[in-house]
Amino acid sequence: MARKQLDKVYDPSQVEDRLYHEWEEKGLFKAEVDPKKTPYTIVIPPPNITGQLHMGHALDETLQDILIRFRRMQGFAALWVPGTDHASIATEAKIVEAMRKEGLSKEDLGREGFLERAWDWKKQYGGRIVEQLKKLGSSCDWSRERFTLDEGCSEAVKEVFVRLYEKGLIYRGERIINWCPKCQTSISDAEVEYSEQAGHFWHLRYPFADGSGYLELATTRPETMMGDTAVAVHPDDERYKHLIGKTVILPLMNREIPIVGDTYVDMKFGTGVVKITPAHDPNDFEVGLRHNLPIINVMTDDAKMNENAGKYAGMDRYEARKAVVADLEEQGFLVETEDHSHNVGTCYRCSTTVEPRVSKQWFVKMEPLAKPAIDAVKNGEVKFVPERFDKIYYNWMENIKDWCISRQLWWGHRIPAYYCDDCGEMVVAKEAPTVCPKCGKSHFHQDEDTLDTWFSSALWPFSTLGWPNQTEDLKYFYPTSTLVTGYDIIFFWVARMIFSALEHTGEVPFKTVFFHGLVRDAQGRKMSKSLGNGIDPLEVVKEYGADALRFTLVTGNSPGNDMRFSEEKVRASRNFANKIWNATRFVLMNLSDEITSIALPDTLTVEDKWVLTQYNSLVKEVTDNLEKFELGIAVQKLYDFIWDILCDWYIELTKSRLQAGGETSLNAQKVLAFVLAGTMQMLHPIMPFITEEIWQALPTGGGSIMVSKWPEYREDLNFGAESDEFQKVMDAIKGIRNARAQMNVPPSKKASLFIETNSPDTFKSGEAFFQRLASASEVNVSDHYEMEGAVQVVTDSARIFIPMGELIDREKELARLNKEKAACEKDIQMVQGKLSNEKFTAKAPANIVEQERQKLLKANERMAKILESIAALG
RNA sequence: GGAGGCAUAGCUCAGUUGGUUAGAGCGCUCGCUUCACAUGCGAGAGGUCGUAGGUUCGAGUCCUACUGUCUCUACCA
Repeated sequence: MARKQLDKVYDPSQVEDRLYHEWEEKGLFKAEVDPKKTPYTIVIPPPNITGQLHMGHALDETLQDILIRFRRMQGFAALWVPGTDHASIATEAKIVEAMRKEGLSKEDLGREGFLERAWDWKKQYGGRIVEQLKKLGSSCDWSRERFTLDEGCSEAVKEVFVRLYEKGLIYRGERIINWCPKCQTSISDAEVEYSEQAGHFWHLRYPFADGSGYLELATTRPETMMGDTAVAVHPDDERYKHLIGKTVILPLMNREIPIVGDTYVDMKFGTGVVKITPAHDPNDFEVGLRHNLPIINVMTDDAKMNENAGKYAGMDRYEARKAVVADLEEQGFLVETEDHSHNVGTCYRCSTTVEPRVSKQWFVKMEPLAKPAIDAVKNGEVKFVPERFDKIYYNWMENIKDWCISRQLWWGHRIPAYYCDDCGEMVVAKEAPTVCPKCGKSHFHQDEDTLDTWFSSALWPFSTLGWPNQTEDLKYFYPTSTLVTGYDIIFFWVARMIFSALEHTGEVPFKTVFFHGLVRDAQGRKMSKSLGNGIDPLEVVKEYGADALRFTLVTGNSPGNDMRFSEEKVRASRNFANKIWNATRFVLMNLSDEITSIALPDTLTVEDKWVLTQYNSLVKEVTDNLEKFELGIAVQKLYDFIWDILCDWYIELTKSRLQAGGETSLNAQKVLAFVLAGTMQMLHPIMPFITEEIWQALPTGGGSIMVSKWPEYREDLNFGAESDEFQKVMDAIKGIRNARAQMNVPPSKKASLFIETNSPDTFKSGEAFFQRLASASEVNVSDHYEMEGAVQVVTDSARIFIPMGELIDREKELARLNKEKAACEKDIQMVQGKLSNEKFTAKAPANIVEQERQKLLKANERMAKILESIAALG
């Protein structure tokens, strides 16, 4: 049979889509519940349906695919559950925006109409991101694809809500929450992003009601003063404590408000007096609760002043700020205006400044849930990689506040709470009740709010596997093995999955969380739409191939660290793919039809043993590294082995044997095929396409590399001593090349070699290598040569004479040898220094001391040869 | 205010439990169209591993302080 002819340059576009379809058709992504196997499960961090695949996804998916493919080849029942997130606030914002362009509002369509439109949107765009994932080579089990708003996930959400409510862990109440005036919904604390903004500090006078003077205080938000219901001072503050209980007149509003004493006030800051606006500041709200202060909301949903704001009603909050300041100044209440920069909370979706306000919302009581979730990480049931994220997690969980889960949105899981139209009684249940338990009537309306999108994401590891039903999948694949995600969503998502899983399934959701960093641009900036510095992974795939992109994303990457992405790096990866391709071409064009399977020959040459020893330790190390999530290190080792050891050395070494033909050639072919096939298997998780293409071109039996058996370390392939012996030949070749390069001798100019050595057999057997790799015309080996006027190359095990006649410049040669002598002297000094240190010989481990002794021995031998060579120069 | 990361070659970064003379890619210099590959081959230059101490026979690696830098987090009105 004729071997497949490969093109000179690897073209991923000819390969990738074809192979992906082939894998899909053969059902290779599909995981089966198999009691004979150990499950290995990853659930995808579901991308938003509105989303476009960006570099962050590409990194995330690549890492997951590497782990899944690796474990699949190791024989695990490897399941990667894919899916998407409905992303309530982000999606709704996009749809509303699209509608606005058509002159439509949500209210125009009504809830039903809006949802219809939203589902259309999902149909149109939800599939897009899935197609993009496929371009990367993601080996997800698409038959198990899920969506956070699908029937099963919705079932899980309702079940969880009702359970938590019945346990008293979900409650509804008037609390101060973060309100986004643009998205027109509450958002959780985690969804607020703080940014430093320049503002002002307005110093104001609030006069005492009895006319005996005034209190001076400062505020950054004068427009909220219409909602002031007190002024607070520290109860221990000598300046003010006698005033507690008196009242002041709220300027502009002419309302009498009390002076209260509260330890929240920092005596050292400002004047030590704080105006209290319980409806619009989280701290003031707390103070208000402690002192039973009235709560006066002065703003509307879209952050305009409301009727409680008197003459400012109808103004936008910033407009009102100006007007209030102007009035205060005019009426003499403004003492001074100071520049002040402060942290302003903004909405993580639309960056609008959020408005803290009091409103009736649903909350999850966090303390009882947080505790077991902290313990699970502390006792190692959930392991973070790298470990440092433990601290960040503890810090958040230990200071966690109740989670506001209701959103004033339509796109999402509607809260399963029903109110009796007649008596107002509330019933929380998975299905709408038919009869009111209080009044017996039967008309209900459901709560208008939906749930925070993260409420459903928190259930993702088990809701996707069928929970609350005890499905076969759930029993077999849960808890999942590894969660791969960016450290930026540790609070939003990772923490919430942990406490949700523990509460509802009694188990951790995953055993390990493998965190990666952000992908930044070449200058180290965050890739963002507004900067326009984002690189589209799909463009990269198109131009360089998915393998090159994947390789780029893992190479030199270490867990939890940000990385820079540049096209330059992709080009290097593409070159690597091409290198592999050409190594394969070389093997295939030399591979005889007689070889029909991958198997080592019965007799191995010394260079075979050398390469197999290297290969064998590569197997061990790469496996170890992958198991420890050291993907960057594993990739580096594969790269070095393939490029340096396999291509630059071993392939070159086989050339003379391949030309010799017969048994000699066949044996070399077998070793080449064996090493190449094994290396492709180990590289497959990282570069799935090219490795599959190569695998199928090799006599591997016709199956897919995806489901081939991962290489294992073999004691019988460890030829330590013989491998070391071959190293002597390599050292000599390098030394000769070095000397020739220094003299600018082109490879075309061949020269005789006279090798003086105590290992004559080793060097004699390397004759062909010296000819091919060190430009030797003939090779002579002996235990002694007397020769003048020759270039002399000294290695640990040999002294090589190269008679080059007129090319030799005695002075230069002398300088070169003296330089080597100096370097060798330095070595000897250093090693001797160590060995003469009694503390070292006494305390260092025996093998280290022995190592140093060997080093000294070699260096001394080497020195003797160098001295002889210098003497020979005359 | 609290916490954490990072600091290694001109640039971007690796460096696993402390153990040879600290590595790679890109860039640079010299030579090479050698029958897999110029997306290549051979050779080379380039580093007091941020600073100062400490632990250790031995520190890029562990500890302390400092400097620079980035990030997260927090209620300073």
